[in-house]
Amino acid sequence: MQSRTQGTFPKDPANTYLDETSQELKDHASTDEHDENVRSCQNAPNQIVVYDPETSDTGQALCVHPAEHEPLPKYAVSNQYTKILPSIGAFTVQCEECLKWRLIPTKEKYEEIREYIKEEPFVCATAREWRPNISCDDPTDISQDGSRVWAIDKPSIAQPPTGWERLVRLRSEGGTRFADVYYITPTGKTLRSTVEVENYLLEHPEFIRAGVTLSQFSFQIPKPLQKDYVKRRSYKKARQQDNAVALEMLIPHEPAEVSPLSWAGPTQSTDLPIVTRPDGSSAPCFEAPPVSDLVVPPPKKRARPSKKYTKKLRDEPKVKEKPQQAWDGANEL
DNA sequence: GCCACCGGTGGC
DNA sequence: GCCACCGGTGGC
Repeated sequence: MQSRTQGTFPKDPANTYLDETSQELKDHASTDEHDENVRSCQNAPNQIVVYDPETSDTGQALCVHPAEHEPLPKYAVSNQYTKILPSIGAFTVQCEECLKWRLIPTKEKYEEIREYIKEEPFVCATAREWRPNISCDDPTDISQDGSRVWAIDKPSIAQPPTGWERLVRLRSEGGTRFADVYYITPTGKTLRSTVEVENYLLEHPEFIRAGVTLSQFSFQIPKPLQKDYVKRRSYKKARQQDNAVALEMLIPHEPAEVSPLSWAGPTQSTDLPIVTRPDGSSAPCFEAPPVSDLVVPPPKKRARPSKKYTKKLRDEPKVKEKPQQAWDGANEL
């Protein structure tokens, strides 16, 4: 069983960003640095960034009291595997008004904000739910300083059904994919695709009766801002991708259209603590994301079933046009 | 034997 | 070209 690591802040004394009063940030960052931090965020409106606490074994507390905020995490170690993998370190959202980043205390709160961010844009005042005194006048909680991997998350992803958990697992750098999304059922089963969710629900109609629908599931993964995080498939494709990225960087989209979320994890495949002032010589250093990178297409309605599963489902009640029809409907996005 | 992680690719 | 999907497999 995988560890449930997301949702609370880990302990990491090396981090200097997460601090309710921001005093620590002030102590560690010069005015110039802070200004730079703010500037770097101003190119990335309305994002959510995530960090993953690997030390949390419960991680399910809903709102962490402000006083319980812990420093940002160091690199996480992947469960029982000896191989060290990146993992989400924290959750943060960008204020629509001041463009500063505000850390979100739990994954659950983050998922709630993410689901409705288009309808209810995040502002610093929103964070008063867990930080009563926060305002746009406070320094940013975190900045894109090159010490972490940043990735764009998708907006409007439904919160998982009650009792279910949505896991995002980062893959190691240089792989063919950036991350995987899994859903953990209330019974502990791991589902890794819409098809598997579909079949699980067919096999467990009690969830359907309880109102669980396919529209509550999304396997969309965030995109890393570090564009070479994922291995290219071929030289030709790599060139094509480079061109595409460059083009996007040169043609920003309208910020008004942007309501993306983003997510960050550490950059290095080590268990080194997060460096708040990287010299940039060894670790990849990231600039502020181009505005265009923050434009996230609306989530696809659903994945198409594979032929294999479609065939398998033929023995089930015929649902050719909309295989999920049995339980889909009211919650259709 | 289990399963987390990864690569490959069919299909859009 | 992208990505949803799933089979393979190495570490445990």
